[in-house]
Amino acid sequence: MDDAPANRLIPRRRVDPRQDLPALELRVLQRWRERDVFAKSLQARASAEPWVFYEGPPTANGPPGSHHVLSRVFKDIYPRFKTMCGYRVERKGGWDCHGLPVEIAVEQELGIHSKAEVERYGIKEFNERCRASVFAYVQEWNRLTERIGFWLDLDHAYRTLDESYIESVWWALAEIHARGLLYEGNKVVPYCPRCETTLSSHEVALGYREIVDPSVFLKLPVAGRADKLLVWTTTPWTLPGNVAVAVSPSATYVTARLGEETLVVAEARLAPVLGQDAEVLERYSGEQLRERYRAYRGPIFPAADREPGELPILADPFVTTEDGTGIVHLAPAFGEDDYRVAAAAPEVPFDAGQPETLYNPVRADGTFDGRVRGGDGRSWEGRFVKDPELTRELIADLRDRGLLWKEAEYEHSYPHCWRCGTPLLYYAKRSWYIATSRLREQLLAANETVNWYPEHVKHGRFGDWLANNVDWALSRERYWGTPLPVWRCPEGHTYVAGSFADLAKRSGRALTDHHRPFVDELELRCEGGPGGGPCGQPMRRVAEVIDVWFDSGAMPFAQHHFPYENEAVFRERFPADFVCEAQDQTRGWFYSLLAVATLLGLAAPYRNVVCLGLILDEEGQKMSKSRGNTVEPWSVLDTYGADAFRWYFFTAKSPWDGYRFSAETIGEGVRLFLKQLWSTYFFYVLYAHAGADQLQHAQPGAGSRDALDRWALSRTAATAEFVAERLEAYDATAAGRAIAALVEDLSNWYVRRSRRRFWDGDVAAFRTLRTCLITVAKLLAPLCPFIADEIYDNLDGSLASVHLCQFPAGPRAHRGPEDEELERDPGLEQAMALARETVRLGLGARGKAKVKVRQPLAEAVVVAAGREREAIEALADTVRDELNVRSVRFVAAAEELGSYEVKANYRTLGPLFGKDMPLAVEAIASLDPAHVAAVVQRGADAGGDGAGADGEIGITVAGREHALSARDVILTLRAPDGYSVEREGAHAVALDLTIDDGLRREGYAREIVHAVQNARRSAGLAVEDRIELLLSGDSDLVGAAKEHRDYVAGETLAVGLQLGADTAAAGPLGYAEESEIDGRALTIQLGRARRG
RNA sequence: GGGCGAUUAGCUCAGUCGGUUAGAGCGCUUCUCUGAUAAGGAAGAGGUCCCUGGUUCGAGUCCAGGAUCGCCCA
Repeated sequence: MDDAPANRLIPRRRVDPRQDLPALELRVLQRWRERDVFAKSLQARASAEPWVFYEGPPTANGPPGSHHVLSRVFKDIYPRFKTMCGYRVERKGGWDCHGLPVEIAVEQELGIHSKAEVERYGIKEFNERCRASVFAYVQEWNRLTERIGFWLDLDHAYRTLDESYIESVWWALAEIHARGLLYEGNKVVPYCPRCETTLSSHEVALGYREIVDPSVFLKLPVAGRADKLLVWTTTPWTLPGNVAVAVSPSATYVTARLGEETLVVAEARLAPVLGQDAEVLERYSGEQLRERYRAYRGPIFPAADREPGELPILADPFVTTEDGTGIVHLAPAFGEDDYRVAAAAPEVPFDAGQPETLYNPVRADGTFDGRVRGGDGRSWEGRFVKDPELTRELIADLRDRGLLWKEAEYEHSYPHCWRCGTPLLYYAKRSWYIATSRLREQLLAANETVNWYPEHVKHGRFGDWLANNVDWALSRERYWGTPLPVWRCPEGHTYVAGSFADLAKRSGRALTDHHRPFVDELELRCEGGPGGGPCGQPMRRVAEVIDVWFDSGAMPFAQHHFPYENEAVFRERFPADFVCEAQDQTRGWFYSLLAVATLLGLAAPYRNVVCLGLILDEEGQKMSKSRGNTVEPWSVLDTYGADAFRWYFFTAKSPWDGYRFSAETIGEGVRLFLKQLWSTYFFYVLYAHAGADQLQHAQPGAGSRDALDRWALSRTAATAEFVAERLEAYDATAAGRAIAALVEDLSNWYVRRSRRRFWDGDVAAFRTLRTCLITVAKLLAPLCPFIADEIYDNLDGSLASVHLCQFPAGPRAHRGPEDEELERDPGLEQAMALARETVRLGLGARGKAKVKVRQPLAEAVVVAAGREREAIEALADTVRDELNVRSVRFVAAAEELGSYEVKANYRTLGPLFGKDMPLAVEAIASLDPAHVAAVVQRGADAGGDGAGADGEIGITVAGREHALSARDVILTLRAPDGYSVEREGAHAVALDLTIDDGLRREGYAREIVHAVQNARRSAGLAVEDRIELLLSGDSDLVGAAKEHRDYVAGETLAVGLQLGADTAAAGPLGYAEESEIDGRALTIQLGRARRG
């Protein structure tokens, strides 16, 4: 590392004006490693108040994509910010290790497709492969995590497969069991009868296909009457499982006669189902229908174990009248709604708490069992329920028994097994549940304590989900997962192991691996049920493993092996101040965290949740491997770098709205912001080195700051406050955009206006720009940690990294000596804005008149009065220089430049006049503008905000007189013809376009300087090189150069300047160039002067 | 089918409490400036603020309905 120079104004290193940012980032990464900066940032805050971040564990069995970069950079920015604000932010990494995706990857590796094959292969060997597979890409994840600048403790990452982690999960389950919230029940799930496995919703989504199913309309006789209910279904195979029918309680139903039949149907379905000829006899609501008919004759198919009798008619809002008949049949074993409604209805002999009471005539392999019979007594035992031939037989049987109204076809999308193509069945499976629905109120109350970003998730997607909470189906009939720690004896007694020690005591055997199959091999003796003595029978573990979401939801304590270790650590780090994931985690990790914490009686596990949107491609399509439209993160990192990637995610748009992602957009951000920042920084470094001789001996605090300096510092201070405030509110977007606006102002206003002072070695200018740049580096550090650190390190470097600095603003800011110069001066900020507005108008006037800025003009006339005039006057030098005029004159009365127009201020007058507003607008428009202008002027001159003019402007509206204040009217200038005037609102700038000989010659001199500068550049000279210069050619040009000799020589750094009227032959100076100014020839010859 | 979100210039996006003539960047055209910046500045072209209705003196903004897209669920 370079030694720090004696004076801090001189940067340590020279820099490249066109820095290759990815290469720079690799050097910064190396420096972080060498200086151990991440660890230092934690050590420096060892005793500070903690600010807690939880890492939602990704699965490392696939490579990370761009959407992972999105969540990981948002997981980084706020911890970095909070660290700089003085908090201790530990960031423990984590890996989600279990679950079906891992198993499927291994199945594919092994070329096997079913559970039977897994068991033939061996659970032990299978799980070994899973264990290896889950970390297949962990190196790439680690590499990417480091490369994008996500500071995360990967060396001590928690892993859900670790023994300590599993033990904590078991503890939680045992607690939940002890609270009486763990039970075994049924759930209707998408199920592949061929693979004999339940499919997750994600898997189901993979297998939708358009198919044509039979659809049948049944006519079911009601008990004790001739009327028949019309019932519609597209799954005739479920009819043997029918136990009830349901109607919509609020819809209107009718009894209608068609031919011989009296039929009951929803009124809305009357015409589509019965046609135009049906005669409506009666009309009533679904609720009334239920009371009126009460029951129908069933079962629909005879069964060996069901007596013919009556089955209930129920009512539930889930029934719609949009298709079918408005009356649906319920088979609780084959439909989730059916299950729920049947379970809730006392008329149905089914108790969800007693799984064996569910009537299910279909076996696990998708075939009917022996109970189902046709009308002629035949059995369909062993027939696959979706077999089209069987469907025909079922329908024929219904027809034979007079139960069929009609038969049709129905085209819809239906899920199939993505592995084998078999149509899925919705099928009731026994499963272990956690009774989260009993804690609904606690879940909702906990949610109220959370800040969601964006806010609508709280009572929208997440709140609704909680309000409609159903019990958590916890178990999976799989292999690679945390085993469900439940053991049972033949008497039905249950033991839930909450610790390894307790299990070892009971089994007499201590395991080193509690995964399957080892845990299944333990033999326990029953120590009895609740209240009963030991029954002594052998206990076996139930076969299931648990849902991986429970694993991740347990991370607040399981990552620390609480309660068996680290109690203090856990207590200190619960709850999290901040978690951040994509929106798909609302029902995933965000829910599992909240549910697990609530089940254990803890508070909400997080205080602030940032919920990111999805990444779409340029076309607005979701990125997916199958579409082939993913953007590989490394290509972005290698081309543009991590800062650019991060900058894009932070500032392109509100992150929760999702992204239209393309490499071009990232490139634009780099060019506009990072390159602009870099060139401003480069400018500083270049001239600090060029002027090192002067700066070397500058006293600290030397040089007097001018208005521009104070403006730059104030502008920077204002931005710092704003950025801190926005980052506190998890609004990286506004924070980043504010930094960009600041850099834009520094580059295109402060530096551009101050160039000469930098050439001259003005210490105050160097001090100012250095302070601003270092502050920008600190503000930018959480967003773009690489470039920020590089700038800080080179310009300051008093700490090992910018990431060890204090944030320069915010509630917990401790300003260092460097920051003391960041003084706010809001008046000056406003004044500068006015001056820049004046310049803008002046340049517009020049453009209109087609007079180049290099041509000096005599005078600019500025219309401004009162405070505005004072503000612009204080910065008149700047305005004069920017506009290249010799003087700036102010006029208050705009008549010289045109006339005023008076308009109403809708904002103030609208509430006052209401309906009469149009009349008021008319009255104001007809006021005498000169009078109004004079009144407003007096008010402004008096320094008031218009109040002083109260009552002096009167209008009559609808026969009533009203007195207006100055702020109730708006004066705008009306454009006159034939003047070079630029105006906007109440401002205007006019230019005197008269160019006399003196001005013309001065213009020539400036053109000559411009031409020489271009020649210097063409000759390849450095900016600080002194030259010998020879000018010859047109006599007017040479004459102008002679008249402004010192100016030309000074501007071009010419130590020797020769002027000749004749065009000399190429002299000894080495470089010659022919130029033309205003149609006149100029020959420029120059060469580098000897120094000293 | 239900819930949530989005829709503003060719593209990417701002738009504060409902207020006067709806903005920026990129791209395009013209002019201009330059001892840092393949930059900067000025002007121009480019708009059915998704549609319909409502509230209001006044709606891109608020309300209702609809369309399209995305997500989550069924």
